[in-house]
Amino acid sequence: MTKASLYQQLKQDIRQGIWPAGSVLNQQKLSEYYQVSRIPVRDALQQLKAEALLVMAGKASLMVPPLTAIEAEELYQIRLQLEPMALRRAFPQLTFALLGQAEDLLHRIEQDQNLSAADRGALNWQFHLMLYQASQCPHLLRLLHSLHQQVERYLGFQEISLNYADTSHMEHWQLLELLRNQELDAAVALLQQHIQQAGELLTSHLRQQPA
Amino acid sequence: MTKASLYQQLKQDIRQGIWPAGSVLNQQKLSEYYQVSRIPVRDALQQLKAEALLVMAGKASLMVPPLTAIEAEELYQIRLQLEPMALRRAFPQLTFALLGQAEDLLHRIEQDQNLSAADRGALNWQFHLMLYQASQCPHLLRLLHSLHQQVERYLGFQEISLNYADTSHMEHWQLLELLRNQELDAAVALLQQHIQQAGELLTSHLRQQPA
DNA sequence: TTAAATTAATTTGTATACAAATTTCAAGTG
DNA sequence: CACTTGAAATTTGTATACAAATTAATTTAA
Repeated sequence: MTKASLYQQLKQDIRQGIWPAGSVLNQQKLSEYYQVSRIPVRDALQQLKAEALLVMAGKASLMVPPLTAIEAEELYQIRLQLEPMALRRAFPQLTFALLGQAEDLLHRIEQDQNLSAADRGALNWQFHLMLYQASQCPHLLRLLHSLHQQVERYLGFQEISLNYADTSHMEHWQLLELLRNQELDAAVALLQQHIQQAGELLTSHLRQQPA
Repeated sequence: MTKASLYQQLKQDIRQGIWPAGSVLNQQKLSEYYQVSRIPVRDALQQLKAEALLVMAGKASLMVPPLTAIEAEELYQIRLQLEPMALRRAFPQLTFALLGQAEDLLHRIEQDQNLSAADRGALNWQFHLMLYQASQCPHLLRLLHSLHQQVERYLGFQEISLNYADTSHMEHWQLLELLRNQELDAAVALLQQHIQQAGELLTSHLRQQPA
């Protein structure tokens, strides 16, 4: 367990619910669990705190943030502002090679039958990222990456992905088609609808079964 | 020099050019300079890295990011997307008390004659923040705070603030007036123009005298 | 019984020492 | 002279030990 991978591992374990929302993490517990000293644990915690994947609980202790409908809605609203911007700025630099790579990802999602909700979520994000990366906007990409990590914590609900997976996947194909035809405005409109729809599905689900 | 303040101090010292853009920071140098061991230095560096106030330079070393017109433009574009959203979401919760506090800040800017560019920048941001805070959007406010810290590094140029200070200040008063009159759309339009103008002034200056 | 205050327990923060990695620089090779 | 190669120097990463702070528990007083 090296330093960078401890950060990755801890992040993954938070996503996967090993350290559930609302739980308080302490350095000793984590250092025993991961079989390292507290120093690399501190480094990882510090980074996760700065990314808001952990929040202060009291004066000195860190907590896995609770999942709330209000915050989910906020995260999707922010995505709704930034992702269209990313797509617009990426568009002039989009190549057929890149669109082809994006298409490959969609094929992989279709072919791999038994994907976990997490795996499908990761591939979906890679698809979006493939398009946005052409924007060459380091800060925007960093923010979107961070937002996506936040959102990922909310996507453990099987019900949501089952309901939405097909619609979402189809929209990805449509998005690709519009971009191939250079119909940027239509692509952006579809993307906005895509994000809004996903956000509404999630928040309505959270309001029904809070956490 | 306690832990939290080391982070604050280091951040301030980066802003003020003690560790100039492009310079590589190493832990030992910093621990000697600030008279602490490397552990709290590491904590501060880790946090600053996560906020992109430091970036990797090579495999293991950290650098104060260079200032470029391209990145400045990107930062202002992101603000242009997010700040109107913050204002819109804040608007329903805005009170006369809050608007009054915002006004107090503008008065302070006028009255304090010999403010440094940095101080004026800080007060300007406090004014914006006063309005946005009513939005009650923790993630949005966190992102805006982070973006502002990025932008602050670019505002060391006296020429810019001297040119723009008056216009900017006047627009702040207009913004306040529009909000008092419940003219949200006009206020948002003014805010957008305000940000865009500031961004263009900065980037054009950077293109003339790169860094 | 509740609330405040004090003490004990736990937990975080920091320094030092050492291991592992990276970076630098000089020597060797084509 | 450019380009590898490899060792020396520097720098980062980690463990352990101890100090400082926070959190919890217990006592005391209203």
